[in-house]
Amino acid sequence: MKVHPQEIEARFRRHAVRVTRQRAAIYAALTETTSHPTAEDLYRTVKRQQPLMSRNTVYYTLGVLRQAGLVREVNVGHHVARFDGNVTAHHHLICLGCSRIMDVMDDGLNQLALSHRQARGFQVLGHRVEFHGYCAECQHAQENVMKRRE
Amino acid sequence: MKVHPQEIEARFRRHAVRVTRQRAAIYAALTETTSHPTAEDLYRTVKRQQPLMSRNTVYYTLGVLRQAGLVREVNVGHHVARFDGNVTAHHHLICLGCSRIMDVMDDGLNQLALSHRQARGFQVLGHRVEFHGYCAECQHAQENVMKRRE
DNA sequence: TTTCAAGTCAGGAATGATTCCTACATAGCA
DNA sequence: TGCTATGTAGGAATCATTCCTGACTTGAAA
Ligand SMILES: [Mn+2]
Ligand SMILES: [Mn+2]
Ligand SMILES: [Zn+2]
Ligand SMILES: [Zn+2]
Repeated sequence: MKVHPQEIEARFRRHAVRVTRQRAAIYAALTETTSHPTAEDLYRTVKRQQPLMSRNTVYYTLGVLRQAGLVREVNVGHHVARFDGNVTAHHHLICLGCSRIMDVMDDGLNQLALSHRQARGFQVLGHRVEFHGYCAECQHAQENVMKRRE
Repeated sequence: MKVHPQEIEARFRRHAVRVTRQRAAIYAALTETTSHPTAEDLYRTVKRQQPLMSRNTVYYTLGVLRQAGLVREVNVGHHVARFDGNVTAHHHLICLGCSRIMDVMDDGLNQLALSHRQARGFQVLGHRVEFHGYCAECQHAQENVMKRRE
């Protein structure tokens, strides 16, 4: 969802994040998409407007924004990190075919909790639910493969 | 949980996995522990008995066993992959302090499902729940840090 | 408005988990 | 027992991420 420049600046100041052109661009790019991009994706996107942008700045900024609670990191497997500008409570559907990540908003999932016994002294601060499977497009692709084999 | 050599061999054959000394050792090490070790952990453990063991074999074998459904991969963050020899339905508590991974057995969690509407054409094959927080030991460590600061 | 220190940036080198490559060895089958 | 697909060892390569360093900004104070 598109966030206005002055709103970006306001959020940064509210979270004690210094305002710079680079950070605003990275955060804007991340909040404008629902695709949960990688650092590299963001680097390429932002580099169009700011050709001097370095990968380092993208990684560093994502780290700063994550610590400030303005950005979340979503992990698919152990490989490339994916980022999410939506920090409201939600979970994800992850496609095993194309690695697409889709949002799931569900209060029931947000409220999952463990019994005291199950937690065994563990102090639970949050949780994450991932559903794995195949998105509509990957299912169709799969069907086509099947048909070709017949 | 300790699995006998002939049982390991039986499982491998049942899953059409070729039986080799290396694979048996890797699988034995993984099923004997509840610590969700990394590939490197397993490499070091197994290398004691089989000094020629290579990292490549560990990674390759874990891949084979994973595809066969004998081993699961658990991800903490996007960094090092952790492995689990317990392939029955269960979920995890993950310590943000020491990266310890503890099992959570809970039928309720195993049966989570999405409504048709929420799934939006996505074919869900499975899901994973992670609880994040601090284990008992890391909580104590934290308290000690606090006390030292007083 | 000027000044300054803390914080940030760019670019490149370093790191480290994982994957790739290749020649040799072995499991499983006839 | 011999054949062949597959697995193994060891080392090189890859690639996302982190580290390093010196130059540049930002934000706040004088
Ligand atoms: Mn999301
Ligand atoms: Mn487990
Ligand atoms: Zn897909
Ligand atoms: Zn801990």
